[in-house]
Amino acid sequence: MSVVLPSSARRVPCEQCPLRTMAQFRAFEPAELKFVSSFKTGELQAETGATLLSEGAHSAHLYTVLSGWAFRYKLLPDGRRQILNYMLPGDLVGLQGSVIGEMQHSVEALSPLVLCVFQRDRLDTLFRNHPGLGFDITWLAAREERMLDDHLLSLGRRTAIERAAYLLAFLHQRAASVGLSATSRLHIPISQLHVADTLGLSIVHTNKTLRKLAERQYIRWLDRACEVLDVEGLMAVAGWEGLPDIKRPLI
Amino acid sequence: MSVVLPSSARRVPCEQCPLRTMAQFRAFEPAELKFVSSFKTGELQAETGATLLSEGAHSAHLYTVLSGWAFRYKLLPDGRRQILNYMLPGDLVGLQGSVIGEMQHSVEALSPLVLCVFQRDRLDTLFRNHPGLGFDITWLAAREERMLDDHLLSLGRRTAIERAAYLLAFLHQRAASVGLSATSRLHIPISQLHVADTLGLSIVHTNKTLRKLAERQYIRWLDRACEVLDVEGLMAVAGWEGLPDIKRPLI
DNA sequence: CGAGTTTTTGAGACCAATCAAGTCTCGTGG
DNA sequence: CCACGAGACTTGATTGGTCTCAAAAACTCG
Repeated sequence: MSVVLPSSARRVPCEQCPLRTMAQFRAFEPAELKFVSSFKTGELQAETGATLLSEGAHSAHLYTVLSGWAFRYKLLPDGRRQILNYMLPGDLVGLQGSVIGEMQHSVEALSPLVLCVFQRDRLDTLFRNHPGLGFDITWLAAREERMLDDHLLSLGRRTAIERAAYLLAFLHQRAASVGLSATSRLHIPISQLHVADTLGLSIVHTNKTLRKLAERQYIRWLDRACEVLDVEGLMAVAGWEGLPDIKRPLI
Repeated sequence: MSVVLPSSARRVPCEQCPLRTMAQFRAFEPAELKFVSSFKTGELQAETGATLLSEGAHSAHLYTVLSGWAFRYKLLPDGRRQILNYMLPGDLVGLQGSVIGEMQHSVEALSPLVLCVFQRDRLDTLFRNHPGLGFDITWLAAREERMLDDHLLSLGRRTAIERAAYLLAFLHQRAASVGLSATSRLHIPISQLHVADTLGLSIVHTNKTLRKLAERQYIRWLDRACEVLDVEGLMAVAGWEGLPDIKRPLI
């Protein structure tokens, strides 16, 4: 298993953050931006497959994804794995650990990853001096809760093909919302094993299910990646409305 | 479908809140307590089966459960229902709606319910003037996220009997932690249909699964209620460690 | 008492898991 | 340059867990 690289020198100043200019994100007060800039202590790079945070660890850090994909998961004692959600640029990583204490899930990089590193012990200063940012963190926690609600609905009440369609439409939409489709054709960097462990299905059945979606021309499966050809089609199969298009905060 | 009763006169002053004396909850600064007291505008009583909040509604309120049980759920377009989580005394209700805007799930009372009603539009004042309380709300959101993570693991990777054992152990522990077992024998006020819609199983298979747990003397099923006889046994079946025993905030 | 839930049980169908190979690609080392 | 092993994806056969259909029994409430 590959390891996280040591924290490298700071590269991107918050004032010139490439994410902050995107329409998707809420504008900041100058004072807030200045604080966030001081809140950030550096950047961390991780390669594909690196474990960023481990279940049970206490020394959790707080990060925001600057670029790349990651996912978080839990294991059962006998090794069965459940992927809980995915992280894309602009998403907070490690909030549960920072707020409550112990991490109860692990986080792994799905692609080369760059993270902004924050000083967890200054979180109280953030809440004290910048209530707007405190509210933003709550907002992001509520957003995560919503995504989990959707996943729960999917695992509990959707059939295999509906679940698969939902997941791929969901990931496609999230990626598109942070501009990942603008540059080139959007490829979701997951293997079928990731899909299986997200949907609660076996790898074999996942393969047969994805195959059906591919036959209908909704997706195309590449090696360790998925290309969505018809989001509308996927959403129709899943009976999913899509994510609400709301401006969101970026810490 | 029964309806929520009109907001009644205030009964319990926050300074004499029966929950606040429990060891489970974190102590408050006097100033915080005073603010919360002014933040609370009254109480709301709901009868069993009443819908407190509806998916899609914008005029969501913010509540804390004072006594009783509730649950939140989502529906698929064709009516399939997934129960997402349960609410017990001390739990916030309607945070997603208050923070983000639109509710994307509904909330229904499982038993006669008393709620503290808060002024949603003073939430920003709370964050501005009482950063500790702002942090507490984030803490509670992170806690909910954790519970959802556990449920997701359950739906995705546990077998039917493991899921059932996990759910009942989980609910038993939560109820015990807010003192519901102290008075009398603890009865979880849910029907097998609720269990089915929580576990993502059919009602028929749920019945057969619960029957197995009852045969092993882990639970006893009463009419529309479950009595847990052996939590340890349930936890062993589920391979579940139990909830961490941490002091938590009470808004 | 009668109507409507809730719980129970059985039978058959179907969806998804497991078992078992087999192909491809890629990277490594002889 | 080729042999080899590890991952990732495919495919078919078989098994088994869960669903649906159907109906009845138990219980609640008005």
